[in-house]
Amino acid sequence: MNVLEHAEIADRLRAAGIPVTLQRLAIAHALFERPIHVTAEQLLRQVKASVPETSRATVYNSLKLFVEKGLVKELMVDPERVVFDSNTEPHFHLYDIVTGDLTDVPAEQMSLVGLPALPPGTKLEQIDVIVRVSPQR
Amino acid sequence: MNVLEHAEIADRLRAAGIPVTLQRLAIAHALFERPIHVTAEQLLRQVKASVPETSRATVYNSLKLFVEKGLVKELMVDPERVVFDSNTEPHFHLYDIVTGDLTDVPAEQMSLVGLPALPPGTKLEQIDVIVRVSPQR
DNA sequence: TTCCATGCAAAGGGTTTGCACTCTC
DNA sequence: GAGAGTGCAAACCCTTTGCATGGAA
Repeated sequence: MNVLEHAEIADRLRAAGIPVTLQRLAIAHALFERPIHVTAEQLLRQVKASVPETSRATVYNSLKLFVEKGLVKELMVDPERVVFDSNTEPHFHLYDIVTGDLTDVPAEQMSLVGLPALPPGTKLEQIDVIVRVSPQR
Repeated sequence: MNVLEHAEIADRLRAAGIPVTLQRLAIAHALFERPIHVTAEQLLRQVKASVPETSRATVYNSLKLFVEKGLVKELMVDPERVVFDSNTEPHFHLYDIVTGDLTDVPAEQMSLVGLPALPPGTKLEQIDVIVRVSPQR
């Protein structure tokens, strides 16, 4: 990763009100270089490759922080583990329940019409749409 | 629960190809008396009240079996635990991420338009739509 | 110096597994 | 008697927590 990207990503963290540290920068870089779907464990491995002084706890702490600040979204597609999505634009997902493949659904292929009456005193946080498929036979 | 209900529920299990046992009957009764959203732990407590000789393992085994046979659906609304839905008709959910309240969205309030191109060699299993809300402030 | 971030290892909690026992056919 | 279903407790795995260390303001 080059200096320019570092600066952009650092700014993105600061803009979200997140103090920049070496580990957060490495985690953010892995997440934001391009839109990805990753588990915490995958991210830990990936980040450790460039910044070995990164612990599991820090990855979880940072992810939690990023989610709170709206930089990434949690996807609950698999009961075994949470997947983090670095694309925070509204979009739908296609998930293969056997292979674990997770991809985005092109916006023009599916849309949601209407919004349910929200319970009094609540506000909308997010709408998840997951199309689950499995290999045929 | 009365004899008639027992018979109906037993038939429902047999129709799904599930050999009937005392525990499965009690679990099925708790699930199918009316449409509900429950966790495995809640179900265990509930079933034990009527059939104390029921173990956690049996509840999990039975739920897994029921899911395979299409009698209940797994909902991944919360990373902490899986919620089982005894209403297998297609419908959407409204989930309060703070209180944990989980309700159905009336069909007339929201609908999904279009279906994405499925990856070659895969078949549609299920489409989950979860509207997440939180208490205001 | 004060506070926050981090590393490490242990704890936590939902779910699964191993194994012996029971029941059914 | 063979196979399936069950109970019990331990094992598992992802995630969180406690605590001491280190770094920044």
